[in-house]
Amino acid sequence: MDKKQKALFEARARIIKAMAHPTRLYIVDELSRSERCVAELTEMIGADTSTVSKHLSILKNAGLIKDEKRGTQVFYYLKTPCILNFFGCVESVLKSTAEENISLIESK
Amino acid sequence: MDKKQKALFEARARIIKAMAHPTRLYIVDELSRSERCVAELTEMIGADTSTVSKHLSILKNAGLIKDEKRGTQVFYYLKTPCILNFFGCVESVLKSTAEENISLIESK
DNA sequence: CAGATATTTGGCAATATAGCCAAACAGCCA
DNA sequence: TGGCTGTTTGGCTATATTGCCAAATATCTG
Repeated sequence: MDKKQKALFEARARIIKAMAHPTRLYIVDELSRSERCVAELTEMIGADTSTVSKHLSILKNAGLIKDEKRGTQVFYYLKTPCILNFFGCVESVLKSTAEENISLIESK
Repeated sequence: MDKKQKALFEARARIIKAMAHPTRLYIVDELSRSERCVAELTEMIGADTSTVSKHLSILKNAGLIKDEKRGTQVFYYLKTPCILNFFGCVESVLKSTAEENISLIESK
């Protein structure tokens, strides 16, 4: 693996890593329905505001979401809706694993 | 966010987390072309065999790849090729971020 | 069985991540 | 300006991840 190729995989991993957390997945999912301000997300998630704010900045730095300030509030929204394609596949992995577990139990 | 919903996002995050590493992305990419044994991947990646083996077991536990033993070798292959859909979107995030950076520079 | 090859596991040190609290900061309004 | 609301940042501790080495395990072959 040469240097250039390595850099590409590192760049890709940074983006995926940004989504590799339940709270951040939740945020992405929620923003796919509509934009939200920090306070709204904090309420839904049930963590400290500062924690949610940090998760948002991770998603933002990865280039997945954008923000817009309106008065004292900051609204966040999805930048690249294609992210949602991730979910379909993740779901099918979950499903296939679950099915295997079931057949393991049944054939016992 | 209720308990059930939380568990679902945690399950999804576990799968995404398994891919959130450059070496593991490389492995998935490589296995999308053909199955490979540990020694082959180790050679391509240029890390310790034990390191590669651990990465493989992370992918396997997440349900993304499967293995098959043949003699002393263990061959790994993709279990859910739809994972590759991830890459398309990751690429478009990378591209859009890059374009923004360029326009930032140009409008300076 | 002994030796060789391929892979996994245990253990450890370095580094990264998560979440909370407290404090700083920003914009609004009286 | 001073206080209020909403958000971000700094700092800390607890926990998780990474990657190497050494050792264990498995399979094949003479």
